[in-house]
Amino acid sequence: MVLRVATWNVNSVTARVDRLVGWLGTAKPDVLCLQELKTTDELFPSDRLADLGYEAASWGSGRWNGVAILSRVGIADVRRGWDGLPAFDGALEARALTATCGPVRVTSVYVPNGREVGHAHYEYKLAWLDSLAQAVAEPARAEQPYAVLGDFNIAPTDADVWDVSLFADSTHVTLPERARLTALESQGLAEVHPRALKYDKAFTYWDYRQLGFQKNKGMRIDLVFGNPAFAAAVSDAWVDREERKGAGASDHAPVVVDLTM
DNA sequence: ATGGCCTGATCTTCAGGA
Repeated sequence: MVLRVATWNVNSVTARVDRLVGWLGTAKPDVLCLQELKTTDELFPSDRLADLGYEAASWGSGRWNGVAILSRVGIADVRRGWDGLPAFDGALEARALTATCGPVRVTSVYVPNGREVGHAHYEYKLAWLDSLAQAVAEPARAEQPYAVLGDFNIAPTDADVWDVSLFADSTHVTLPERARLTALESQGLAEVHPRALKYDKAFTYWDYRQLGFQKNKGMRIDLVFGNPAFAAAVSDAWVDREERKGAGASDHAPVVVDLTM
């Protein structure tokens, strides 16, 4: 069987619900991790997703953040965050949700942005990623296929931004951030590298401003890290840049991974 | 000319995004 797993930062599930429904109908993922819901669990559009055969678990908190997992192969053992999840300004944020969907276990993550190097939010981002590395230690070693996927707000290499010279001293490309991705690999996770469906870079984000998408001034910051059982099952992966086109698009495109198992 | 957008809430102005 082929199991299709995907991740997508929708930049408001409320504003994006029609596009989300349309994309589910054409891409037909079995499991979809969402980020930046920007709504509450009460207002999460569970009914419209149920009409399409998807069960959903969400952790929303209103205006900012929010993560969800959609599945049409069952959803169980849902967990919000993990022990030791850091808070920001004294509040735990809705940035990580884990669930078992059929044969796989997945964690949907929305890693803090960091705002500026040296900002308290940047230190929070690094601490948050340190706690993630601890949280994945056990599932990384498990027999069950496991992946952590979502918006990491980090470009793994200089080639993962359209022009690295514009990123001097800015977040998303710094050595401490990239070291946190290496730390995930040290725990036994391997990055799944998606194909680009156009051009040579598999960018996943393009700014709304300055015709970023049209000029392909993008970044690859939506990432997938799988344990050995997950990585061994990957038969294909790509960025669905078609979904970034047209009016009412999110500024991120979905990343799709096919598993043959 | 050194910008240009989008979202939801504090709601005609702002914070945050990356």
